Amino acid sequence: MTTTRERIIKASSALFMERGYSASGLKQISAASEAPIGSLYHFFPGGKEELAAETLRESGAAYQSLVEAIFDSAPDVVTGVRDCFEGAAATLRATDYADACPIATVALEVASSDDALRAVTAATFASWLDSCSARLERGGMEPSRARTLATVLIAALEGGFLLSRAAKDTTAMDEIGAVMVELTEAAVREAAVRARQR
Amino acid sequence: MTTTRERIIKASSALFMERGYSASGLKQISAASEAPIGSLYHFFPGGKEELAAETLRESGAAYQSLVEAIFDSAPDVVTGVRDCFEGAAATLRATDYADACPIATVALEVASSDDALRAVTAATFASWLDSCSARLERGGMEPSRARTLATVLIAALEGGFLLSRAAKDTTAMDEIGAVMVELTEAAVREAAVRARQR
DNA sequence: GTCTATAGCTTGATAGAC
DNA sequence: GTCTATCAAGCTATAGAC
Repeated sequence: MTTTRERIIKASSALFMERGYSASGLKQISAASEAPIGSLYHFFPGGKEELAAETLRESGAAYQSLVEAIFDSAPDVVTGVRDCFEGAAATLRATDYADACPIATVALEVASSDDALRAVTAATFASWLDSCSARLERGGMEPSRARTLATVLIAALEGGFLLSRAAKDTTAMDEIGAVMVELTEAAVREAAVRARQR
Repeated sequence: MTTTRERIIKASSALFMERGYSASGLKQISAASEAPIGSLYHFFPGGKEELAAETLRESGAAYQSLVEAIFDSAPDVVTGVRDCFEGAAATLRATDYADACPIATVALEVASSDDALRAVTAATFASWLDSCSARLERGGMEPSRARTLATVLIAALEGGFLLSRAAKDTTAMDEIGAVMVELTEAAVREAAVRARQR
């Protein structure tokens, strides 16, 4: 059973992903979630900004869980990276390029104009970075190397979403994913050499 | 001497970069450019969408020229890549994280909701890709390899803008730039080996 | 070409019945 | 908690004087 609150978050997440923060009106969110405006203000007394903050937090965490599930069901980190990029490309194609990063559009919109929401996006990206970094370390990489590679992987995924959505074509995401797989392979090899020397 | 039209484009470019398309009202653009609303509709009879299309085209081309100038004044492609990422990070810090990619925010906003503007962003990214790819080929890379690396470099730069603006910290851009330099070095080495074998 | 006034609509937010 | 009616303010766009 889905609560009214859940429907509101889900609807605003979908709209934020598709058109961003400013273009998503509360009336549209109300209509899409089949919840009256009053309920919206009941659950989020702080209005649009509070709703957005909560949506960013929850959809960011949900996306992290999704990617972790894909990554963790792979036999090794290289396969995990490949599966994540291939999954992102497949999802783009399957949803007519609507289903991408749940927070990137809003993050760019608010970065210079709404510091409270900017901080929420920063915290979400930091959490993704920790999660990705920890998984690369499990693959044998040194912590600082894992962190740098994780930063590159997330940036590349975001850049891939941007280029592929603009082009309505996943060629960019496909090529970026292939290079990220190579990069991860090289880091794993390097880690193995280090381990042998120890 | 700057024309009214130029001032309008410049003002809307700055606002689009900072807050995106939907949050930038024509009144704000009018005020920032010190041009009355009437002039706005005189130069762009198609209204906000036409102004946005022209702004994306011109600011996208200007940014391409800027990056080309940095890249072309470097002694080799590896240094060129390094200079571009370091320049992007320095500009972010110098402008309090406002001056980043002139089209990315709008590109994400309109990707699923305004096909005319989406096509303009796609064409701009395609032009950047051609420009970057041609320069990597000059460094000796095979065309298909150059194209893939160019795609990764642009995506990484965009991802770096996103993460660094959200964090108000260029650590992400710095680390991403360093990895892109390594990646370019490897591609140059590979190209040199290929050339020797020929 | 420049500028002002305003129409017509949509927005975020609130009040109050139920 | 749910829902509707409504407000003030903002928006894009247009008309028309100069």
